[in-house]
Amino acid sequence: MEDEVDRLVAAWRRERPDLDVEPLEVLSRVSRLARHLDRARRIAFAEHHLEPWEFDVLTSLRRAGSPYQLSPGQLLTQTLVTSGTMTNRIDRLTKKNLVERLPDPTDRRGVLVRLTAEGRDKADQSLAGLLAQERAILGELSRQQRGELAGLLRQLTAPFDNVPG
Amino acid sequence: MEDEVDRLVAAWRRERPDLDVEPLEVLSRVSRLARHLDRARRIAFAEHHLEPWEFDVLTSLRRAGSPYQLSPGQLLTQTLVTSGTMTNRIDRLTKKNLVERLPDPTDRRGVLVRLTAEGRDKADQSLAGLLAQERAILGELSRQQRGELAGLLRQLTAPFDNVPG
DNA sequence: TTCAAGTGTCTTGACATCAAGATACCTCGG
DNA sequence: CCGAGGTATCTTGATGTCAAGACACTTGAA
Repeated sequence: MEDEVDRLVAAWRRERPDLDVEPLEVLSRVSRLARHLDRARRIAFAEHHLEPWEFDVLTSLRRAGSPYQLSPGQLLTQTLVTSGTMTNRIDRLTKKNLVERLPDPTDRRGVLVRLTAEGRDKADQSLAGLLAQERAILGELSRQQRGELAGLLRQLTAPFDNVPG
Repeated sequence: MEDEVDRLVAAWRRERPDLDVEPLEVLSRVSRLARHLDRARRIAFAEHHLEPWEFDVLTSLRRAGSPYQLSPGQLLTQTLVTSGTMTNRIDRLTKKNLVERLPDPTDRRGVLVRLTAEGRDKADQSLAGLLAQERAILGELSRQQRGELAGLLRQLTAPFDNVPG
């Protein structure tokens, strides 16, 4: 089955036969698929009155384990947003009583963000929904193919996740 | 090499051993890698005073081939943004003299967006830069692995690219 | 021919994000 | 103990995106 990237690559080979556009076969698909996933997540979460960005923060805290708290800095590395964005997210989640801010007892510069009981419930409910949706999307692939895909993707993400940048 | 998704999955298996979180091995990596790629592209394009969204529009028109014009609707399916966003993008690119708007001779509702000579140059220059960066990122993988990865990703993107949605 | 439904683009208003920089605090060598 | 450099978080201002709906035009069935 052809996809939009096949058409895109064919167009470049016609227009710029001097260039080797093979990298696009992988990375354009990654970018486009991520956008499709964002859309699908937004629609699915809307049933729970939850935005994707809320899900990202709440589940990061949820999987930290009891007492469900992380510093804003730790949340940054998990969600890949800037610090200003995270400050804003925490503000809004606090207003909705899904998280609360506590002073870090070991560092007076620091803050700890903790899930409320309500926030924990939202995280648990929405995770199940997300997994159901993702299973449907991955239905195209066999178990073995999913494993191969995960392994290949890990080789690309690991360098980003393991350097200062 | 371990990545952030390995840690994320391990955390869920500890916190929610009742759930099968295997789908995250693939799709969380796709989302996170896309965010890393966005960041890297933004930095790389900044040298050419170009924003990623500008690149997306200009190159869509460039690879359409002479006379380098598409309707806003066609640009939507290529860039996966909403129509309001595309109107705004075309406005800004027009102000910078990179594209121009023409009436569609066959449909009075319609518009054609055409690349200017300057826009075409920008597209050609920045594409070469993007490919160089992407080749560096993909350096982790052998030629065969890149082929496998592209094929597996195509199976996931094709359903999105070939339905009305 | 006519008009109801469909289509393509644009407008509006709310909002999330980012980059850059400010502020307060910590750390560690001397 | 001091101070310089590093770190954690927040503030600010600009900007890009989205959802929803308005508007003009096209299409096709009667």
